[in-house]
Amino acid sequence: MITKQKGTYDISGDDAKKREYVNEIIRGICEKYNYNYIETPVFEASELFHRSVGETSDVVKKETYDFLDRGERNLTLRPEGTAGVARWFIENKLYGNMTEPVKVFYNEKMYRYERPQSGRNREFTQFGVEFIGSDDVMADVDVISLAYQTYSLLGLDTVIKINSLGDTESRDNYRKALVDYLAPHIDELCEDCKERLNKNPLRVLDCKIDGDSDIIASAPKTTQYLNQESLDRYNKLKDYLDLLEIPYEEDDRLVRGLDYYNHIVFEIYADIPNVGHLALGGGGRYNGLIKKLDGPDMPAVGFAMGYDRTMLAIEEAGNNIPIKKDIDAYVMYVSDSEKETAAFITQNLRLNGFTTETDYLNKGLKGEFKSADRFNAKYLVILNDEDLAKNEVNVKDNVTKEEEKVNINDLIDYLDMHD
RNA sequence: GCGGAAUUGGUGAAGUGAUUAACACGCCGGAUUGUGGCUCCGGUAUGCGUGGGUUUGAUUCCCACAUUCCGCCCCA
Repeated sequence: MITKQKGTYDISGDDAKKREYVNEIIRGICEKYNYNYIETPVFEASELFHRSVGETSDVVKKETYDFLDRGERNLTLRPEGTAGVARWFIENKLYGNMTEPVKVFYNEKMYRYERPQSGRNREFTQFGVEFIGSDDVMADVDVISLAYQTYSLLGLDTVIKINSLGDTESRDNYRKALVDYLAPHIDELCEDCKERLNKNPLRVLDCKIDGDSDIIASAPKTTQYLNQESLDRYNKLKDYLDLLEIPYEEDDRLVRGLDYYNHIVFEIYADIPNVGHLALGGGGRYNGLIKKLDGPDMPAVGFAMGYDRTMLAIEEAGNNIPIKKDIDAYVMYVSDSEKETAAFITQNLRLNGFTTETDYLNKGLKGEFKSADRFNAKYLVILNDEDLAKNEVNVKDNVTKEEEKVNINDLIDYLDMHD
């Protein structure tokens, strides 16, 4: 038997219906905020991700699906959505005649070669938005507001953690200060953190073991190293969030894994029973990225939501996603002549807006009743030759069990009236 | 990349080195020959993740692999 590949999954049945519902929420809110839907390719030149996400990040070093195609091209399945959008923006020279910022959203499959575990797979979905062409805090607010309202519409109570990494100068100064501070304490750190100090010092702040230690608590803060411009911008963001009544927590230890972020970064958390404090998404400003990819110096900000873990959160929080499980009508027949009429009536009901099923297995009446119940049919349309001779069918309300004979030509009107 | 646990039918599962692999749900058939849902009766794994090995004999023991779940790294 051929089994599915590690870290992939099929989505069907109720799960698929729930996703359709969530997709509609996403589509609806993006429409209100005026973000346009975009699809970019699943695979891109490997170099795109290496340059954007950062050569040193583990996402690129050991988590990408890289392969050579038959033309010997180095390709990579996208591990995140921003790089593809940036490439699209640059390749189509959208900066050439930009009278308005470019606002797009995607909701697509991403791929990372990771060991699957709770809320994490190799193939996963991210919903995200990118706002390109404004360096104003108004744009940051736009993105954070959309993110917050999306979770809110999904019935999740979230907290937004925000921080500022500052511009490149601030960020570099901070990184240096942190390493200088931690180096003398290296023996007091956990094994993992000793490693992190070399590879990715900012992540020491996130350590589960040392995170609460005095050493980390009194470590330098990102905000202490912001230059005036960066600080002003950060304060302005908080003013706007207050104004819009979007709850947030400042977290000066919040740093993000991908290299391209600067200034505002944020992550969105929810407290989920049985799971704990779960990060559902995050984002930030990435002013240098488009230039780094051979485009113009173009400011941008974005957000991405981990779709699968958001579904998990909705599930665990006990939120009910409405699923349409019932059908409007089930057409029942036995004889061949009834069957022909059944085919006709079934099509006719469908074309008039009724979700309709019928029997495809020649079950006989008893089995058809069972099927109708399985489908949760509201009405049973029961045919028999005797009534058909008079151009009539039996319509049985499957809740009240009341049954009436209805002329075939009046069937649609009859169901409309009772609907 | 590292570590731990698991894998029995459509589903939930019990179980054993050797006669027909419990039980329950579901499904199918019948009692009820074209108006069901209750009840009763009967049927429903030539098989115990896949491939090897040990053995007179393996679903049970051993090895490898696959997938799932949990944790680490990493990320979100």
